Amino acid sequence: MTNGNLLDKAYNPHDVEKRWYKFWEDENLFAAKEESGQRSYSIVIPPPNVTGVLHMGHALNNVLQDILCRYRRLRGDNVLWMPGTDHAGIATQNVVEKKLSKEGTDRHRLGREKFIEEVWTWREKYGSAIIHQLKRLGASCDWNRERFTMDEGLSKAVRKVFVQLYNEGLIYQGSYIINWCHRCHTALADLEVEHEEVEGNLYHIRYPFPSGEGGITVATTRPETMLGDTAVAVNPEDERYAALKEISVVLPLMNRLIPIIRDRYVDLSFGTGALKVTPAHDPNDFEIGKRHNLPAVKVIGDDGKMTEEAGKFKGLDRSECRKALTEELKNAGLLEKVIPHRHNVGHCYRCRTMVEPNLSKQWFVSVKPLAEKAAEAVRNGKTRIIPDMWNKTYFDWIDNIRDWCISRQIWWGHQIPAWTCEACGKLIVSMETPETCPGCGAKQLIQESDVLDTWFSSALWPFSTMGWPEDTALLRTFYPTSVLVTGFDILFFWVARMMMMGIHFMGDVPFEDVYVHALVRDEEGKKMSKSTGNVIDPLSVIEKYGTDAFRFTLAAFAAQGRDVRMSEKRVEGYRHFVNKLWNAARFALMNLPEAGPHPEKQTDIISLPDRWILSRLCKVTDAVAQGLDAYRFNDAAAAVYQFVWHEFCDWYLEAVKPALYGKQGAQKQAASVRVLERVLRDTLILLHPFMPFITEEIWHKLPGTKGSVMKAVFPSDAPDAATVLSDADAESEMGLLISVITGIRNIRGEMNISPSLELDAVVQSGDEAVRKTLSEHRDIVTNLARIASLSVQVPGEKPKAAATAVADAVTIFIPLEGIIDFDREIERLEKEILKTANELTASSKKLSNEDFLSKAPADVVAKVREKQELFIEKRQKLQSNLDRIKGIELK
RNA sequence: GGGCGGAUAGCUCAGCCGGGAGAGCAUCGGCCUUACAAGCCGAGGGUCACAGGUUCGAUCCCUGUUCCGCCUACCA
Repeated sequence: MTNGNLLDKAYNPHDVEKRWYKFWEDENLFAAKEESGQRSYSIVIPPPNVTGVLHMGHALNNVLQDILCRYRRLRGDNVLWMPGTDHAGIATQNVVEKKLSKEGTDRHRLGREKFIEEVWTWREKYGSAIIHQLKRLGASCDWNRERFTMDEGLSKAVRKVFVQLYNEGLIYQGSYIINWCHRCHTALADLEVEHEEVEGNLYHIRYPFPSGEGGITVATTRPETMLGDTAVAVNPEDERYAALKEISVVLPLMNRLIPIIRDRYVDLSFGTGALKVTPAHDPNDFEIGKRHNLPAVKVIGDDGKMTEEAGKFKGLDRSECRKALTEELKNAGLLEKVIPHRHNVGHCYRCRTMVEPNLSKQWFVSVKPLAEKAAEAVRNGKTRIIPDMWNKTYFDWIDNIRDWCISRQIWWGHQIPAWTCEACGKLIVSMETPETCPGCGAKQLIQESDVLDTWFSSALWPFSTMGWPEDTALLRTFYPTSVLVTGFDILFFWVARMMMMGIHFMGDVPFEDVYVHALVRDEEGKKMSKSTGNVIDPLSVIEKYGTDAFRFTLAAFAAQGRDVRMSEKRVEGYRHFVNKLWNAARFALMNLPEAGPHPEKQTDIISLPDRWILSRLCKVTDAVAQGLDAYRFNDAAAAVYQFVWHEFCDWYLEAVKPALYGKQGAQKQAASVRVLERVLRDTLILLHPFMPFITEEIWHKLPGTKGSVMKAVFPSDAPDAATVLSDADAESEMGLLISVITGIRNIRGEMNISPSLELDAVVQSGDEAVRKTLSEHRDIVTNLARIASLSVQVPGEKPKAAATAVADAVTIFIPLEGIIDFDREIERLEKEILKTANELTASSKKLSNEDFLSKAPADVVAKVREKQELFIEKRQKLQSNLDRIKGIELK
């Protein structure tokens, strides 16, 4: 009769996870259809670095995407989740260079071509590590479509975009101040510089007048740059310098005459009001220099050492130079003072080295025209950013955007498709490698050695991965993508740039929604970092607690706009939930016929708990759908958690046991078997997006199911969904039983009565419907409250020496002749009365307030009135019970 | 400098359109009730950061303050 498919006593995730992941891949269940009659749903993965190993941020990011993808599949969508990695130019080059250095060589000795080969070899070996790790999370990406930003197709897209933007005048080359990292030996975009406050000094240096008498004192945090000064600037409104007759000063140590200029940029209130101008080493000075036609003298070289122009300081490292130079100034009596000064200094986001603003010839994208459209698309709702507080951040940045430096002086990346003719100097930008110079026909063409910023190729990700620039079926089916799921840390780096490129090249936004999730922090709210030593490795968590528990934890804590604080303890809690589900299934399987439930029969009598749980299932299904549709993962997770544990397990399974055991006849048993199976089956579907492994495992054990749970239909869309109906009567009747049972349990608990002691209970109610419900479901109450008998009465004579409780319109009596502890019962009732009285004062206060009565909406007033009456009645009953107990005790 | 977010039970956090303060964990008491001790039953615990304001009514809306966290910025 019962099912032979019994489960182990505890859930063991390890082999289950491996088995089902392989099954899904073998069955091709993650595959998107290029064309289908279904609704399309697509997500492109934020490509992790090839050098990356999975951290908590990836885990959260990908689990949320997987939840969405699995959910949409259950809703019947044709889902594409496009996976891949990016080539992480600087980071990868650094890693491989480190490896070479260990081997006693370096990239220059290898040469460019050999070095690139080395990187590819490295990638073959280690580059897929993170992909395997994503699989451990259960990620249901369409792996057959995995992409890499350096793939041929994607590289072609990069070249096409570069050439087109160049031809449109949106890419230009020029000498500007850029951020230079001496360690990575490359230019960086403004975004790639991280500002950090450091303790520095403000050096006050006097620049004498040519006459030798007097001078102007300037203040600087980087004294070594003075060697490249080409002017001193003061504000034209500055009265201190208004009467100044001198037109130049002598640059100390260099003995060069430099002009005194007047520029509104200079801040009157800072330092001495005089600014040294170094156009080659400061972005503002560069601008001032342009305005005043000043020469730019580069004194710090790309290698971090002082150049020829630095005179006798040539060849010194910049920090050595600072030391030597300030020493000399001091000796010359020109260093007036040095005061400590906190200020922000830029650091390379890849290697933390201090970056140097440096004049350099680079390639730039003129982003303003692109950015305007990207801003507009969010303003007019074409793309929604969720939660919307990020809109402001997005606009702040994109509305104030500056040109994007896209060239990098490294080798690993997309080499810029530009060539210079050695003969005539002509610049050729072209998709294909040119054979001859179109200008002079010469064959000596030299390709630009710089490569493009990695983000330049990532910006094309939503369409380059789908085959662009070809017109592919994939693009037609899945572009624009449905949602981008990402952390806010790359909102500018990546999201904004994808918006710009998508709109420009596809004529449409790259995604309808952008869901910005939080950062994962440690349990104290600190950012996880290797140096702090507070990182939790997601894989070790999975190893210890199972993927499903881990995933559910992430979902449950992924509230919008809030960081996720991760600790193993929390995962442990949700492992208990996984196990709870497991055991509920185990129980079900013990009670379901092997062949599955019989089909519905007219003669089946569906019981109150059956109707109730179906109604609850209906509600929780809605809640999960609403939660996921609105990216409220925590709401969805909480709803299903509450349902499974506290409704299905705590109440339904307990209430339905007698029927399942056949104690109420074959008809009720058949109905309950059917409902039990149905509810468990739907629950598995609801939980599947969160906990794919255990749900698949149970699904396969459950009689009556076939194939993968991934092919199931989300309950509310299922063809037989009509049988799961919201049922207000069932909910209120069951609610009554629950409060009566809880009342009895409360008495037992508070009175410290052993559960083994068989009690009788009497309930009295003036409401006939209430009495009817209680009588009809007497067995449920006796079972769940563990009492021997339940007598349902109209209010009348009250049992003597009884403990009492009031539940809704019911007074509960537990006769405790001989064992009642009067003091304890009096204390209990007084506590209850106090609670009720407190509620009562709150509502009385409102009802005695004229303003409330006249101004509050009628339904609110009615509600308070109703509540008031209920509390009055409850208090009366409690009070009379208390009086009786006191009377009995006195005797 | 500009901006954003947070402050709710011992801890971590929910709380949507203003109308009875919730969950999980932890704590305390009682249970080996044959799906689950990774469990079951029950209980205690909060001036919703502070000060004003709007409102009949504020955890929620407005203003200010304090304390955290983050983002951004070309004051040398």
